[in-house]
Amino acid sequence: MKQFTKHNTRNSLRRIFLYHGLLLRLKSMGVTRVFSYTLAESAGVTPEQVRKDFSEYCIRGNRRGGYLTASLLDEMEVLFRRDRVTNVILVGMGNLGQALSKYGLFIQRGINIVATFDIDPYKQKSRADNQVYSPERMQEIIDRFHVTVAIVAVPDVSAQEVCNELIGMGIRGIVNFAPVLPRVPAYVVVNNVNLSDEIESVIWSVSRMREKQSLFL
Amino acid sequence: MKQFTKHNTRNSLRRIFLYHGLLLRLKSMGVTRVFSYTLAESAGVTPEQVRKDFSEYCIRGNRRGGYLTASLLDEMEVLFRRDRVTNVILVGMGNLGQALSKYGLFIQRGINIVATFDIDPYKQKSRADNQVYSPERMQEIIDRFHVTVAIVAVPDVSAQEVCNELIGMGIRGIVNFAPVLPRVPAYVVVNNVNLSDEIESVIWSVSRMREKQSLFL
DNA sequence: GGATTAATGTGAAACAATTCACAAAACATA
DNA sequence: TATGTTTTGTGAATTGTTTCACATTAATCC
Ligand SMILES: NC(=O)c1ccc[n+]([C@@H]2O[C@H](COP(=O)([O-])OP(=O)(O)OC[C@H]3O[C@@H](n4cnc5c(N)ncnc54)[C@H](O)[C@@H]3O)[C@@H](O)[C@H]2O)c1
Ligand SMILES: NC(=O)c1ccc[n+]([C@@H]2O[C@H](COP(=O)([O-])OP(=O)(O)OC[C@H]3O[C@@H](n4cnc5c(N)ncnc54)[C@H](O)[C@@H]3O)[C@@H](O)[C@H]2O)c1
Repeated sequence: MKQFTKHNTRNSLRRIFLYHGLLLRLKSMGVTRVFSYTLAESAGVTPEQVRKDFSEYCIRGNRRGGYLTASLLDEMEVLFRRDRVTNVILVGMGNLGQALSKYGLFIQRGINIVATFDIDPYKQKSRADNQVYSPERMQEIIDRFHVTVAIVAVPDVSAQEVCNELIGMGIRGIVNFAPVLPRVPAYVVVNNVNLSDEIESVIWSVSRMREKQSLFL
Repeated sequence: MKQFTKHNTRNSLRRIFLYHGLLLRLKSMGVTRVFSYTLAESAGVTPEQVRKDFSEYCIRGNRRGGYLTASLLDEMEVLFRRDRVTNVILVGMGNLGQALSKYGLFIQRGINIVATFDIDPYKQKSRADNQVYSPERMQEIIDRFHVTVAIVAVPDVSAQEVCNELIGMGIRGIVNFAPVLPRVPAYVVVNNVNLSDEIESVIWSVSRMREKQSLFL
């Protein structure tokens, strides 16, 4: 088991995933060799940052030669268990849940949505591409596919309850799209994604920028 | 125009939006008064952090009395131009675009999607609830509704091109869902949301946690 | 092979964010 | 009005992150 030298930070982890995505694209474009400044450029950070991040996860290149795209990807994928696909489940097949479940490129990133759930019987209709289960079958499916990560796309009022149930059934990681922060035990990882906030913060930054600008007119 | 005392940080801005969302919920639950520790609890941060954040944006409460939910919300909404609704457009009506366009609660957060666009003529069919325009009409609609912010939900290969066009038409803020970082001039704000990364980082944190745990077994 | 060049890798320095600690204010109570 | 209590607001200390500066390494070119 590889040991990381230092306490790896939340930020550097985020960026590692960013680099990974960029590398996949670069590879598909036929780029065989990258340099810290290549990645830095596409990722919008400094070259030092890229190297420091790699360093933190014990990923190393060739001095002078940069990094070979393919072997860098290999190394990252082994390191991050991306060498095999991870089964996840998705709870809440409303607007957002359906969009996520139809997204074809998750599998390229090693994310396999093995089953989706909804309490609404109307949504549980089975079509060839898209079987939506009743939550009653959740435990069975979690066990069968060794699922440890779930995506939660239910309304805010149900989110805490759904998270509690999932954790009781063995889920240890949750990506939560409801605009509440679920309370969970310390051994469970939660990532809250709030799309309204993402949009609002841009709106606000733009209006701030305009104000500042108007001072110079 | 209110001046902020210090260089406000990216993180504190994020949290301010988080607090705002939480406050809306608290208010709707009939809570009239909150304390820094109330918010801290729901936001998963320390009370000092909440107060520091407020302090940074010149939001103040009553010593001993905490904050009145309603007036705190008022203050935040005025401060963040949330007192009026902002018109935004949405480009790319695929899986994700459709989910976003159907989301009914954006308007509660002052986000009004005034028009959606797609190059696919099949998606441009007009239904009562959901008119999808051809990109040809973008300039006209941006001008008519004074739109400065756009949501981009097109495939990665089109994202840069779409961003360029939008900026040329006067857009100054972009929420980008494509897994690429568009290159934009300094006067344009971009917020990149990468849903694959969000899921992957949870998968990885869970697998790391399990490894660490297994050392103790 | 030695000099030159172009990259990485990383400790040290600078900067940023968070937590601590406590003074200042507001309210309640007598 | 004095006293005690509660909670805010914030400078100072701490902790975390990024940038800088340069030693180190590998390839290339006389
Ligand atoms: N759609 C968006 O663009 C968007 C934007 C911002 C935030 N969100 C948030 O994401 C979440 C999902 O959004 P949406 O638009 O898909 O909502 P939605 O109402 O369309 O879908 C929610 C689904 O969850 C199901 N559900 C409710 N309780 C459940 C339970 N206990 N177990 C299983 N399924 C349950 C419902 O039947 C419904 O199908 C919400 O919390 C919403 O606030 C969505
Ligand atoms: N759906 C998801 O859950 C999900 C998850 C992660 C990332 N993403 C990313 O979000 C983006 C959208 O995802 P999606 O699943 O909705 O994709 P999609 O392919 O379903 O939809 C993309 C839409 O954009 C339209 N389009 C293409 N070029 C255009 C242009 N120049 N102008 C206007 N419209 C154009 C297409 O006609 C299509 O309707 C993609 O970049 C995708 O990688 C989506």
